[in-house]
Amino acid sequence: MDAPSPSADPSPWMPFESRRRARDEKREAVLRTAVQLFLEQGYHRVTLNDVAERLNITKPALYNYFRSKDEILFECWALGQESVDKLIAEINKGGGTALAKLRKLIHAYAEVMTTDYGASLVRFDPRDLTEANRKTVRAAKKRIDRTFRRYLADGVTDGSIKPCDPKLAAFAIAGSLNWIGHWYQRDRAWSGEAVAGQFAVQLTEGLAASPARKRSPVTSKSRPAKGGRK
Amino acid sequence: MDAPSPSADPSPWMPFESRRRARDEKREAVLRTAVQLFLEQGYHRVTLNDVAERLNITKPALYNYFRSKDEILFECWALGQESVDKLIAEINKGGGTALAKLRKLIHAYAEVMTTDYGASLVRFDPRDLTEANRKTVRAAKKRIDRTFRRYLADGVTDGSIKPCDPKLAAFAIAGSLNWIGHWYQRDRAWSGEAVAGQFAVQLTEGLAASPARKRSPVTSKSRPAKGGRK
Amino acid sequence: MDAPSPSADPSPWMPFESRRRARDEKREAVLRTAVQLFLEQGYHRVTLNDVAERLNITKPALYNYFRSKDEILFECWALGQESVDKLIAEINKGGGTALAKLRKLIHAYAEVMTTDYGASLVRFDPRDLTEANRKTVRAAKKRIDRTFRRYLADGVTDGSIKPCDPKLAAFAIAGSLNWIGHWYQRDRAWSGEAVAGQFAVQLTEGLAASPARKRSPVTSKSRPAKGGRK
Amino acid sequence: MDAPSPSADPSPWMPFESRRRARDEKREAVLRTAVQLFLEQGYHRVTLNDVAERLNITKPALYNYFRSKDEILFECWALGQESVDKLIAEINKGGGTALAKLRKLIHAYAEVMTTDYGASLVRFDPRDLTEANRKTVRAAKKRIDRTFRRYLADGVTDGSIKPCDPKLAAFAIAGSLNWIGHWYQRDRAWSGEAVAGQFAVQLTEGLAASPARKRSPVTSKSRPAKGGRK
DNA sequence: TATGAATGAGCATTCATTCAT
DNA sequence: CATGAATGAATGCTCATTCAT
Repeated sequence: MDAPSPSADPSPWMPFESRRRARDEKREAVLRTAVQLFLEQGYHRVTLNDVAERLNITKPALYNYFRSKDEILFECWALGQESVDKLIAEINKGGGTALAKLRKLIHAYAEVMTTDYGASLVRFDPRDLTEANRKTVRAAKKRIDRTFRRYLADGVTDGSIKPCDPKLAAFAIAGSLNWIGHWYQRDRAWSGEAVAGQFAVQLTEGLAASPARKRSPVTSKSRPAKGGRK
Repeated sequence: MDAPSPSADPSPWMPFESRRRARDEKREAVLRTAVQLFLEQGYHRVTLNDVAERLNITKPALYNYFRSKDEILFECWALGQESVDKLIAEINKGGGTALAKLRKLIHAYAEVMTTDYGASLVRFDPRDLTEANRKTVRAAKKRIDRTFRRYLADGVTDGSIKPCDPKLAAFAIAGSLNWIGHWYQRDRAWSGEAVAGQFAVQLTEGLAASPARKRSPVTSKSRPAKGGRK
Repeated sequence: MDAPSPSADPSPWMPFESRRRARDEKREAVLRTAVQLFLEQGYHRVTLNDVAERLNITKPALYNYFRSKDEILFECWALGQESVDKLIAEINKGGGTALAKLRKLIHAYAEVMTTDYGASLVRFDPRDLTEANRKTVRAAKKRIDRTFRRYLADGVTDGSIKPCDPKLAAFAIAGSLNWIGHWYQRDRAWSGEAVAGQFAVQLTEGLAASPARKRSPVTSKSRPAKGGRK
Repeated sequence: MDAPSPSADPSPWMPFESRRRARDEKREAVLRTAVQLFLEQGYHRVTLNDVAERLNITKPALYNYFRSKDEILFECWALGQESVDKLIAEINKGGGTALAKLRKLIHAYAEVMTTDYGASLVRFDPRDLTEANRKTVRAAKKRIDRTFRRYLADGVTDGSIKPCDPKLAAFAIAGSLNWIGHWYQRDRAWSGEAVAGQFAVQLTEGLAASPARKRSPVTSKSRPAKGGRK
């Protein structure tokens, strides 16, 4: 790793490939440390010295991997966003009613929110980014929002969801989920999976169009064996 | 309410204007300006100069009314909290089932969230405050949280609300509501009242114990042993 | 009531008290308070607010009596200097050998040093004054210094004092005396008079021209009229 | 010694000069500059900018070597104190009568007082330091004071010094010496060594117990019951 | 005479960023 | 690659002083 141990320092001229890998690993280590500190103390209260110190390197060394503090912030955010994008893509690929998809989305999104990178999606302030990156963030947020709204609208159309205002409903659901990123850090009474399961049920309970459906497909899906507290 | 338009919100220091207003009015004017700027740009990006400039005074003049920047922040927060405390007190005084109370709480709280001071309750970072004030904030947040949970637990007891984990349900509801403070600023498609009305319905839709339904599929899943108030 | 001894040093602005006192009395009260604070905390750490507060008035009110903070400082100094000037004049008017005069000077000067205004002569920094006042201070210091040197030189001439470098001897004596202004505040084991008596003896012990004289006529003469121990 | 002339005291940051000097040298250079400025103009009138400017660096660069302005002040003081501690240790190690030791102490101490760091011992105001450092200063001052008193008391015991109140005598001697720190800066008519020599003689002239004299007129006057240490 | 309010000037300190080594 | 050193820009806060009332 980045430890200065002499034995771990075989040759300054490692093969190109492994050097690149080492570099990426260090980049990740920086992000891991940074995201933790940013969440713990808040972006503005964390100095690059704090980050460097925790990594046993010096401040300017960080500039080998990132061009600026806000780029670090952005990359943290990007890692979280990546998870969300992947998860949306996956759900979109899959089948099921709009309600089923929504449940999956809620479940997966909630779980992301219990991770550091996930929390950074809602805990970081885009105004700390450059205009360019801020635009990227805005676009991504819009994407997520549209996904929620689409599922809701589709659900109303395909009859799996009771008529409602998709925009407001999306806000309500997203709000519940995003809020996880704020309270989960300090209150780890449940596993991320458990929270996700609960929210998937709870947030869609009021949405399901009752008359048409007897069985709830999600119930059987919510992996009770895995993260459940038994 | 506090319209963002500067012309609609004249500073008591408007040059060549009556400077005779009461001290408290000026204090309030500072807070009004500060809360707007803090929400617009974020506490750390707003300098006291920015605040002063918008009020047509100079930076040190602010120190006639507040002892420090973080005290301004705290007072903004306190005004929002005051609204919430009042609203909770009122609802507690009134009657009705726990579900009815919860609906009222959601409605009123949602509406507060659409105001500047209300939004500051969830948009400001308590870590920017002194330890003493931070403690006050923490206590207040706890108070709100407990109120939500109590209504939920009481509802389960009095039969107006379906069995659920009050803690998680409270998080879900509070999340939806708190999130309003984040998106409402930029998206004023609805009036605060309209949002409140919608949320009051939507967030309780899934909670109401429908007398028709005897078995609740969720019940078996909601860990009755863990977080339940018994 | 933050005043150390309100009854002993009553402010002429004591609320609900007669506010009709003469202007000069108030001026003096300001100086009395100021000199205490300046000595206690140091000129730069004392704000005019501190001074005003202790007098139960407001900061700008001070400007009715003084034009600036450094003028207050200067006036404090001036009061001390006045004492010294008077005392020198008196001694000069009197008779006796140079050694006798020197003893009188030491005695009187030492006693002044144990007072607040006296201490301000050596505890205040002339660089805090305006150039004009600083010049006055410099002149006065020179005057004092010359007096010491003259007595010493005269003593060498008239045979009452052993040959010595008057300049250095003056520095030595003045140093001992001035230093009183630094330690006496905190260490009031002796009365000012007692200190003065001791120093008058001690500082001249090594100076008296021993061979010519068996008994020291000054000893019995030392201040028969003034601060005598009776 | 440390001449004020800039050419005689080159900054390690002299532009286009060797910047290779060791960190400690730079630290010292800061202190050298700072102590001069502090003595010249007074601590409160010297800004860190002034210090930095004279060193051809910028203000924040100072923070590479010191954590705060008052730390610089303290380190200046500490260097002076170090000299004094060393000198006391040396004298304590040596032999001789108490009077001889006292003379050595006076001589050495006087010489220290003619240096910048020495003068800072008596010209700087401990109230400008943090509480922790202030405590250190107080302790050191006490140490010096006790040394003077001890030599005096021992001298009285071993017969080398005439009976006297050690506390007051110590004050008188220390006052003369400390005062050097105030006047020597501006009046360099003598070398430090010359001053020291003169003072060593002058200040002990009156103390030596002349074997010829049996009765000491002072004895009856010096209240042996009051301040005496035994 | 006294004051509340305001201000201008100043200062220590922080920190992201750069650069020579 | 890594670092020690340096910096520019910024910012919160203080305080003597002024002024309208």
